[in-house]
Amino acid sequence: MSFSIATWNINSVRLRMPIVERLLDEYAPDVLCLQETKVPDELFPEKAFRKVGYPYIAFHGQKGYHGVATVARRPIEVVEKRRFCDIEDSRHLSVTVQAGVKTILVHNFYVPAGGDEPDPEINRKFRHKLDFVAEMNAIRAEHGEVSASVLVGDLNIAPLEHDVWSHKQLLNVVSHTPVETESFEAMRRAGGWVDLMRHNVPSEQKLYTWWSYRAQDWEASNRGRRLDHVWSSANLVPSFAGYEILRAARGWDRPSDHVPVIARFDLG
DNA sequence: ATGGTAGAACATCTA
Repeated sequence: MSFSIATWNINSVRLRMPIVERLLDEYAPDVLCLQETKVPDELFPEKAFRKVGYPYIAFHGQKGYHGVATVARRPIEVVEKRRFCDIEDSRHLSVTVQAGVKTILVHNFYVPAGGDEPDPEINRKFRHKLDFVAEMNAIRAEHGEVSASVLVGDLNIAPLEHDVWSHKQLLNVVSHTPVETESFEAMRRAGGWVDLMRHNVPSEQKLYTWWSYRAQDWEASNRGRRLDHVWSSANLVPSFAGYEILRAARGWDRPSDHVPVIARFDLG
């Protein structure tokens, strides 16, 4: 059987419902993980999701900022809403879903952006980001005969040279500084996670999932970064059937600055 | 080196 999962930072789920519905209608992922929902749980637009065939909904939101939600066409069970760095921010949600013979544990993350100044001594937001990534070392790619793990989300770090439009020009820009990219890759490997978007993609190929709102013409300047990620436990790699970065969604009406990434698996 | 946009919520914070 086929299983697909999408991740998308939508920068306000309520404002973005029209294009979220477009994604679900055109691509029909089994599971959609959203970040920056910017809505408290009691105001989450559950009805709109139910109406378009996504009645299974889990959220971890708060007023105004951050917030993650995972919606699905088939049942999901909430496992955890983990708190990081002893701060009440809503930045994590894990659920399980059945896919073929396997139970998949799906982590949905929204890692702190980290502010502008890449010095943890001066900028508490950057300190928070580094601490958050360090704490993510505890999130392991649990797997067994009939279980596997997936970790998706806006991780706000572009780890490789060609995950940004200019490696040299972004070395001192938050999201691509060596202290971030090195601890990020170390954390990923320590957890046993496979970076599926780079699996079978040459390291010199540019990959972006985010284009700033501040560009006059995002498409012409194309100064993108790969901030959104899809990771899995190693035992899912043989079932991995490819993925798509929906670049066109950056040009949809009232877009998010991030685009969806959809990964597919063929599971027995 | 600077400033540019977007959203929540209604002054600023966050990104």
